[in-house]
Amino acid sequence: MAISLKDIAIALQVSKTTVSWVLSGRGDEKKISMAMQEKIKEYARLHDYHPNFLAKSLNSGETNTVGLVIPSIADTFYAHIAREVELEAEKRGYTVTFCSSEANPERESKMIRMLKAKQVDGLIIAATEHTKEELEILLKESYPFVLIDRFFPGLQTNYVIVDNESGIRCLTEKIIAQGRKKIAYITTDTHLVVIRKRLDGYKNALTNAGIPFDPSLVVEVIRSEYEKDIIRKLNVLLNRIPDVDGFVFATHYLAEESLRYFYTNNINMTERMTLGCFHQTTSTSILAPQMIIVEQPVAMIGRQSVDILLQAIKNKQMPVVQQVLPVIVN
Amino acid sequence: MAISLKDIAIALQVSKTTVSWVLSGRGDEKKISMAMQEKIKEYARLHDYHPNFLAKSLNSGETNTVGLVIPSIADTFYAHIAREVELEAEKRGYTVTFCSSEANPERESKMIRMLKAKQVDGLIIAATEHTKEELEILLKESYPFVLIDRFFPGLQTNYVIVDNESGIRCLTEKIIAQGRKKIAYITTDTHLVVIRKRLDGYKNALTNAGIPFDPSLVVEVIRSEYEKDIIRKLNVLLNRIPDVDGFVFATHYLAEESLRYFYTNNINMTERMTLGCFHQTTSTSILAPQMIIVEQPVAMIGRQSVDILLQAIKNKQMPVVQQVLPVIVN
DNA sequence: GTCAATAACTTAACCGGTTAAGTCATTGAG
DNA sequence: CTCAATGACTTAACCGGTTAAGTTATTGAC
Repeated sequence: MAISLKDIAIALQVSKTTVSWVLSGRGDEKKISMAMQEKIKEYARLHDYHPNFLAKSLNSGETNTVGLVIPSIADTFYAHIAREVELEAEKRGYTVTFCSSEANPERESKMIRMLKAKQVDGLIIAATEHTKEELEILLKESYPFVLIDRFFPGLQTNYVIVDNESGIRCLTEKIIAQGRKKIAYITTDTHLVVIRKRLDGYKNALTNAGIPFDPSLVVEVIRSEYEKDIIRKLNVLLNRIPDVDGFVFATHYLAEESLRYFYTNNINMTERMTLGCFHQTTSTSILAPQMIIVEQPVAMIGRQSVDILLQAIKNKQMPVVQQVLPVIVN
Repeated sequence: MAISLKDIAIALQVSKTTVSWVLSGRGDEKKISMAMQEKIKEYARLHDYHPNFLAKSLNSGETNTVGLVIPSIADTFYAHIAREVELEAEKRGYTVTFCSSEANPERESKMIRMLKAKQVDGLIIAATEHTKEELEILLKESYPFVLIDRFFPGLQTNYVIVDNESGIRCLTEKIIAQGRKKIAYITTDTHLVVIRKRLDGYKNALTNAGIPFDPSLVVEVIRSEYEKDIIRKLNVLLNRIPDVDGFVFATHYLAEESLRYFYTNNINMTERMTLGCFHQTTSTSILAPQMIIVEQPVAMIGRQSVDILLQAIKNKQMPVVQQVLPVIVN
């Protein structure tokens, strides 16, 4: 159905080269006569010719595509990141191919390999916990990639993350400033460095304020069944320490489910306690507008990661860029 | 960096053909000696050979990629659809390339053209209002595609949509069954057929119940600035008709912003009125668990659209498949 | 001992573009 | 009038695979 360059060449009895030059806008440069140029362009227009990017990519070695690997596109945070990445990439003439790892390391490896086979020019990856090996391979091959949201301290890779420690620290300090003393910390059982950093922020804020750290105020929710587990553990927490007066949520989905719990059980969040969360969603903004939020610069993360990646693509020897973006707490 | 089939052939002093046969698993069929097969596979393993999909696609004419064009990946509904599409496509051996049209018809056309240039095997499109022409071109070219969520009555295309009329009708009937009489209908100014169908559902429910349709209960929010506009218009509505006792929201984002408005202005939603919404989000499920929901079979939409698309890809002469999936109201 | 069948490969063309290196007729400077 | 420069193309190779159509050497049936 679709017409090829060769078809035009045959139809007009000229060489493929001439057609290629004219249709790629190098007709004048290559001194093709105006008459010939017009003839070719006219034929192309009439028969609705569009170059085949596969063929182009095959010999340029560039697909103008970047791969984005995230835990799940269904998660608002990553969906927003994806959007920013797409917008920025598009501005720079790139397309994005998304893959959701569903937080499964094998799936993630598979997706990375497949994206490489499809010859994407580079990768932006929000890695799961156990992908170190795959990333090491990428490094060895000097395949351009940028980590976002998470990073691995042992690996010299490009990354764009946010300042997790200071985010949660400032947030906790604000809660303390409101006179709260028994501040619970709700987190997950993932062993990502960034999640540990958040806990550090919480502890540091307490230390700075001279409040002793109480491990029983820390709730570690099982990630894989967080909706159910958080209910159990919040029940336990509120029974054991009924006078909790603050909550710090390490992630937005923990905040959402906690708010659901509070709302369902008629626990007045506004007066009894101060809430704080890393990252805001529509739900938390509606249901707990007073909640203190660590705002992640989502647009910046998207833009910067694309920017760094494209630089790395242009210059394979580029020294690693490691960006820790500031967060706004309010 | 990456090794090619040709490199292996040269290194082992054999023809590209032999290597190709062995590495694509047709060594036995093509009677290549075991010794040779082992030698080639060993070399490939050692040098970490992975076939270049561009080259494969170029002569097979198949990229095993489908394009997904949606208004915005940042919208939870489409993000969830995207996820289901990706999962189903992956099961069938396909990858998905997403593009957000940002509800801009020119952008959408551009994305469709670009996906075609990248030789995706087919498209799944949640079209914006004014894309009819681009779709007509696809039809003319018999390029495989499936519309989702929206469709165009004038075009004989594949589509997978849900039963919008009956969804809103049942929902409205349930609200009426709770004794509500002054039921507001909140919608947007888009002229999509599916949105009109929802209004029909509302009207039909009223008619069936013998309640006269009151146009002043219908609020048409300006889509492009809905966050602000909905506040203005809800204010007007509640002033003019203070005894409104029901709300039907045509879309989830309208419900979310309305709930924000109600919550901010301390309007008791539970006793004063019954709420109903087309599609649920995390926010609405937390903040208004009692709200009656038209549940869209998101997973089914994703799966069916992929299924139909792959069929259409295999058989270009396939008669159009038009699916109206049932919704569950509860 | 001959000849067809078969095992084990190779050659070359193709997919749809790009590009370095020709070719040939025309122009114009000396 | 000659020869180099230039205009206007063409040839052929290449990107990295696949595949139809050979090509040998060996086997074995008669």
